[in-house]
Amino acid sequence: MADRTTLKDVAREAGVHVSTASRALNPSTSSVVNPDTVERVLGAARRLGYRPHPLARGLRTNQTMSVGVVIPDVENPLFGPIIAGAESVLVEEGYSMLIGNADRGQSHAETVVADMLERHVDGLILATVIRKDPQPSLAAGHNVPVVLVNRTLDNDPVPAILGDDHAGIGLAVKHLASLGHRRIGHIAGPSSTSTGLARRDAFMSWMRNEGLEADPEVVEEAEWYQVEPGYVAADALLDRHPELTAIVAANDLLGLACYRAIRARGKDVGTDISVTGYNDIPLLDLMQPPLTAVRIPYRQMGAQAAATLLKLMAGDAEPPATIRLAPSLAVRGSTGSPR
Amino acid sequence: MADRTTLKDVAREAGVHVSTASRALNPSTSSVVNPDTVERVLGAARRLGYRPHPLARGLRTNQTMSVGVVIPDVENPLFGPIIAGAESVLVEEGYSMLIGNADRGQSHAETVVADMLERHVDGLILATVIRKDPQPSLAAGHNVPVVLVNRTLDNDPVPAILGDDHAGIGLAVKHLASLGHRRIGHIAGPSSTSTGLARRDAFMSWMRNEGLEADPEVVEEAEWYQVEPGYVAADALLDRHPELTAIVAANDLLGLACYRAIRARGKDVGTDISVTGYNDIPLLDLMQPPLTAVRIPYRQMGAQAAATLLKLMAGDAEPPATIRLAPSLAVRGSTGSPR
DNA sequence: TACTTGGGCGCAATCGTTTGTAGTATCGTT
DNA sequence: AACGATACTACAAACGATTGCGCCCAAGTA
Repeated sequence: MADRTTLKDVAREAGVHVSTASRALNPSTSSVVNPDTVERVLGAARRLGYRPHPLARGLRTNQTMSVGVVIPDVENPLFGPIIAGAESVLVEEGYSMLIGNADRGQSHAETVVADMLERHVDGLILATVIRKDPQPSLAAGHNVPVVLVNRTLDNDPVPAILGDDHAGIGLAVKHLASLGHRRIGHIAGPSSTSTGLARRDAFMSWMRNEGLEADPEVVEEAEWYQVEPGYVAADALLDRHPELTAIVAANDLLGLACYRAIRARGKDVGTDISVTGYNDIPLLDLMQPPLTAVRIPYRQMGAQAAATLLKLMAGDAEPPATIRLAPSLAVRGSTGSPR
Repeated sequence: MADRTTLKDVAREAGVHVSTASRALNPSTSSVVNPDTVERVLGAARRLGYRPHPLARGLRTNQTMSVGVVIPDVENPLFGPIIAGAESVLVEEGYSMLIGNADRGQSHAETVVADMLERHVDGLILATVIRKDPQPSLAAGHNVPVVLVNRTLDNDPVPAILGDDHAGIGLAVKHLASLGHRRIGHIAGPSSTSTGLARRDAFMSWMRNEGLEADPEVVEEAEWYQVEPGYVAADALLDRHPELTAIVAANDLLGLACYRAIRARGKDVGTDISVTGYNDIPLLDLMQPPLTAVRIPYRQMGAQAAATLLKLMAGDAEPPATIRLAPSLAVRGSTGSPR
């Protein structure tokens, strides 16, 4: 019921041809039609509550006014803010957001992207890429602009919005150093991810920068960004280096895993051994003790990605740049001066 | 580049008219065309990698093969699983998911819904309704089926997929009673939400059921489902009833808030006073002590909502039913026998 | 043989827009 | 008064599919 009012209705109401109505309604072509007529059409449109049919328009203009957002795992709290940030800017420009969940592995992610391309999304935001990934070129084949978020490719000229891992680790290391820590260890993320590598490198670099010993021995890699692998790594690290007074973890969960390893040795988190996390996921402030963590502006990251994508879709052929957003440090109870 | 192969191309390749090709490709009409021809067309389509243009199809059939999902706050970890669950079943049927974030208040939620209707979504999943809400009728005006999820209306015949609050609170109360607790309190959610009310009622009912005293005095309402209001409520409750040995909280954050109030009194969580949460959000197992919580199958909730919506969109005029999914209990360290 | 029946297919309209082109006033110019 | 230029506006063809209708031809019946 309540049959959609079409452009034809507006045209009839305004006493003009539908093509004239179309031009009058479109800001970029309304200059070619008589101002009085424009007024009349606009009035009619308003009176009838006219809304253009997105499908019809899309069919003609080859635009769907929608962008696809592909997420490796919707259930990861990290991606909520990214989605929210992107949505908030896309919605302003009249775009809708198709979200795809690629939680069934890498090949699944590719079919998700393929589906979206088939639906003629005008652009893509990918949070799923691994270091060598065919998806962006897949999209390029369809002339669909792509922006990467959170992770990036090894060396492809695809615009990406990332957290500044170097700066972030710097915040943690400098914070610990300023508290007086000199023996600091690192629980690294898996080296198959760009973040795992970058944070490890940053750690070494900042340690040297602070005049501290940067022995590769004080770094232990967790097999995955989860608590269990983190515990294994922390355990090994503390076995090898019982003299450590602080640990910089590449991820919040890895940081929390350190709690367990530290307590298993009868030591106290924050007083005997300080710990920092990375990402600042929710609820960290309710931990015992609350976990000091590097905070990434994920919401802003999503917004920035959307803004960049909008530019690309508008045809701005600016050189694809990688933007690194500045992190901050949420200081809490898990860090303190060494005994 | 790589110009999309259209139905016309397939028809030419197969040596038939485009209308015949269309019928051959469509399972529901392929019976009227010669099996040999169908085979030929299918072959041509496969060879050319034909994919129907969703916009063109939608324009003609008035279907977009997309459903809108409106969420009050994407950043709430609760909604990740709901989205994931819905997506997993929708994607099977070829539907895409448009997600809308209504984090700027109720009126914003309405414009989000309006936007989606304008885009001609084939159905809507709403997680945003308040007890009296105009959105469903708005959608009904456009003949768009709606399914509610997580929350429901006061008394409108709209299908809804909910957690079974009565059963959930029952799990918590029975668990505590079986541990030997007899003086149990309740931190209720705001009575402006359907869940706040339902859980409070369920608490009273189960207490009586267990033969325990169900004094309205042992219930304290938190102003909102957050830690701070929860702390205020827990504080008041423990002031009034220092004899309580257990607290059932209407929400995980309220449960965690109890930790603080309990410790502020020099007591110990899990031994002196047991606490249960509700929802089972991530990371609860890393708390000190880990929070025992009623677990809602949110992912299944999303999946169920999508399945119901699919039925409605298919025209199954089954009586709109409210489905309540059975919760379970994740028993952890925050509950134990009373001293 | 003529006539009906119906299976299989093509024709063309349609969905609601956008947009290239052609047409028609109106105006100023000579 | 006749002309071209200017400024609007209408016409119609797309976009890529679906679908009611009618045509054609082969098979079945009398």
